[in-house]
Amino acid sequence: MIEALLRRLRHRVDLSDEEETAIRSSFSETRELRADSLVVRQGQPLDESLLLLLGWVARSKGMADGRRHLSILHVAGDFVDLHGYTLQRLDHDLITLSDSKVAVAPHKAIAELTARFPRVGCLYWYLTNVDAAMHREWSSALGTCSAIERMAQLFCELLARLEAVGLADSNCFEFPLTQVEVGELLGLTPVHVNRTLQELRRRGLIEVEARRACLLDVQGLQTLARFKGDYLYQERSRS
Amino acid sequence: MIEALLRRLRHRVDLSDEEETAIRSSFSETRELRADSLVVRQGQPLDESLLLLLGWVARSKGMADGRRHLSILHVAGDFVDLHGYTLQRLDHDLITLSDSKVAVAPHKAIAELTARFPRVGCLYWYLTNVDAAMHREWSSALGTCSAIERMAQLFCELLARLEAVGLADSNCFEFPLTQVEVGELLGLTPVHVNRTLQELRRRGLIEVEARRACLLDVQGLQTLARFKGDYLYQERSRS
DNA sequence: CGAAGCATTGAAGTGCGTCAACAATCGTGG
DNA sequence: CCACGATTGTTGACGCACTTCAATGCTTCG
Repeated sequence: MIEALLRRLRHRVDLSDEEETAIRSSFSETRELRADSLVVRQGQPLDESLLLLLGWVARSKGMADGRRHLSILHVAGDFVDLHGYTLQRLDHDLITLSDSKVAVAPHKAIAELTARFPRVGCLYWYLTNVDAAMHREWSSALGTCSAIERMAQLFCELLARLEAVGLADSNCFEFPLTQVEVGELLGLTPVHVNRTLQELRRRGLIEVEARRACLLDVQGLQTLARFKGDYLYQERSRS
Repeated sequence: MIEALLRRLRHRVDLSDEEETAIRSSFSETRELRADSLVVRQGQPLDESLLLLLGWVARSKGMADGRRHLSILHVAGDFVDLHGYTLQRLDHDLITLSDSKVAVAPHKAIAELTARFPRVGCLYWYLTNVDAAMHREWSSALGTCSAIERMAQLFCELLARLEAVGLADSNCFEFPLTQVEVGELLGLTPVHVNRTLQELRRRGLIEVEARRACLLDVQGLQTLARFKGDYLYQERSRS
């Protein structure tokens, strides 16, 4: 299931067969991970990066007073710590939110891959810059938007990203997060997450049951969140 | 004054004379900019990136309801839109907060530079990943910290970054932002910025006058902000 | 000297947090 | 298959950090 990544890359540019083969063979192995496990610890020296094949992973910043913040959610097709290739360590933990599967790309292999195929290097660089854009977007959202707007934006973003890798089906997708975890993402208490979800439900915008979310009124959610997916950079590259 | 950038890069790795020369000659010209001018507009197609030589620039996201959020501050030595090299447009505006001067690097020149010197490519990639880390840090801060903690963190971060490029002098530095702008950074109203600044002053932690800030008790500020500069990745690269 | 921008202060409102229960669901072992 | 504890979700009452509105003083500069 490296397909999800390749699908995203091919959507951005055309990949030659050689490039695609080289990308595939830059991964050395795959690993299965249990839900709620620590994948990479903050500060740990890194010599490999992980591509998420299945499941949900988050970047988690421990806030010293015990609280924590989830700065981004990752789904299949996302490199969860490609930035570790240049940074050599992370300023956050990586944790699984569900049972997951990752493919391992040794940094040595990434170095060879990007040296041999500069265009792939540029694509990988692009991927980390899209992560940066998501962080930027969420810092603005946390700085300026109300709870209900942020929550609407969360679901709008997830729908757009999951559609891009074929994991959404008629505006519905698997959603394994607890309300506590949603709170850690949006900077809200679990109590307020609960009330805000109820308000979205009451307005007929969304349905979140067991481990599944359905966006009943995508248009309405996007209006509420003032969502335009421009920060996801899903369009094709020019040139 | 490309020196500020070179100083940062050399602090991270050793640069060969060839690499340094190539970096220097990748800039085609310099431009002077007035305070409060729009440098790059959101969505505009890009074919060059700008290195800030002098002054203050911010990335600004317009929030559609008229409000805006400044997602990051840039000082001399920062590439303000290097991410535009791979993204080809920006999801935010770039605006000057003071009279400024930038050096222009055409994307074509960056492509040649990084193709010829992959290590420089990796360094430039690293620079954008540090920007991403700052966005990540601030999204966590905005999601979890109180007004006074965020403001303390702002000044701790600026001191660390300005020291790295020689623009701080015994815990003091030029600080041209208005309280409105600080509010747009920290997600606060100008009124509350004012009161929070007063509280920091009252506690003897900081002095912010006309266009200058002095951190009177760096230790105290860092404790208050729980600041550890790890997300700035200012340490030397291993290998 | 007047206007415009910026800083400061007070009073009142509110979105979200905190605290404290209780209900529902789930996984596990007997 | 049921019993059990643990996790997750739900609800209510109350408090506070920050906002909002509104006014006033202080700079700065043409």
